[in-house]
Amino acid sequence: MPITKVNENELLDRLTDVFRTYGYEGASLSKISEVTGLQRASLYHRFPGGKEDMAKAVLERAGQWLTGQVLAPLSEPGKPADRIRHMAKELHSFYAGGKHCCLLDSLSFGSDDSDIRQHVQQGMSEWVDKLAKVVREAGVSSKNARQHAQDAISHIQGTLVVARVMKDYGPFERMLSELPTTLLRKKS
Amino acid sequence: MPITKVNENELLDRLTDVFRTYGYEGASLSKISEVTGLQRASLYHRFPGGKEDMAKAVLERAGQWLTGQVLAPLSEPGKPADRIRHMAKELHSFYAGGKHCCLLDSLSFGSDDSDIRQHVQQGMSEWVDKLAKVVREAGVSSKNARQHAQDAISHIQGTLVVARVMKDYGPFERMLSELPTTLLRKKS
DNA sequence: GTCTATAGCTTGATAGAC
DNA sequence: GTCTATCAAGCTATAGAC
Repeated sequence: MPITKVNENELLDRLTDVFRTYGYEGASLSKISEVTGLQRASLYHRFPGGKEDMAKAVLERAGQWLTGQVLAPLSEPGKPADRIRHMAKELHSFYAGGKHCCLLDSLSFGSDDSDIRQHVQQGMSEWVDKLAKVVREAGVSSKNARQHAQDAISHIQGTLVVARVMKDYGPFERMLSELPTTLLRKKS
Repeated sequence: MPITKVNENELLDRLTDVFRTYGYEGASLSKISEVTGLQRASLYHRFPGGKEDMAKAVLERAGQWLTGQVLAPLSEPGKPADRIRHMAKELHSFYAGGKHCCLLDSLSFGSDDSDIRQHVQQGMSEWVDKLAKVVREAGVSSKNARQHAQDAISHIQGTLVVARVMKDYGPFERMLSELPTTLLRKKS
């Protein structure tokens, strides 16, 4: 008999799935309970702050994943273009080829000053900063680097929206393959 | 004393606002009632199908707006680049400079086979088709035209996500100003 | 750590007066 | 066409046994 019915990682996997599919309001405790196989009270034992705690934990782990898996290749040795291609490959698996949508999108609706919204904003902000840093190191001017990073993240988000709505994963794939070019372009 | 407390247009304006801000699940009847100034029962008098009817009406009108105001300039006489610039101007006002997010995003969460989701998909599908048609007429190959249309709509959606999350409207503005170039590029 | 049971509120929707 | 009043079902959250 295991100490826990579902281990931490698997639990967070399933929570992530519910939140990104249904959004914060749409992710009811009934759905969460069903998907995780844990009863309401068990969920509250693990996340005393309730649904909000769950969403924050999910965001937290996604951020760590992004930093550790997706952005890590950007800091390794090698030609900038190669490193970005490596990142594109990691992004492809992170978003399951476009079939998984982004938590930064699904959790960014609702009241403007909610706690979750602030976490989402911080997450995207870090993403932009880290990406811009690498682009700058590849020789792009500071202002252009930040814009390229913003544009790349915009395009990632947009192709994921199109993928979700149209079930067409072409734009996402195309965007990834063009990332090295668009990110490292010298002139805007 | 007016026959109706709120006229059709204004009512749909406010409904649009609630749905795009909070998403479908987040747009509770309490919020809707508060924002529109109508009680639940009055809303059900106007929309017998309830919340789903409201969302469909909102989507319907947004689609008409897109066709009539945003895409119309694409069919007028003039150089293709000029027509696209005109469209960009209309898009700018349609999305309030990036401050309004897109219903196709906010209403595309939740169960995969919901009625609303199908309406959303149809809306985006029409948008892609109409945009691709004009790009094709401007001399871009059929396959490239469709890809450019998809990419443009992806980038619109993405910059709107970034705008919502970061409250940074730069990427949206930049994307609009680059639309003529990106849409009419001959090679992908 | 997980469960059953339940409190208390909010939800979407309806009935019927004016 | 709008309202007040109400319903059953859903929601988040908690208490307490094992």
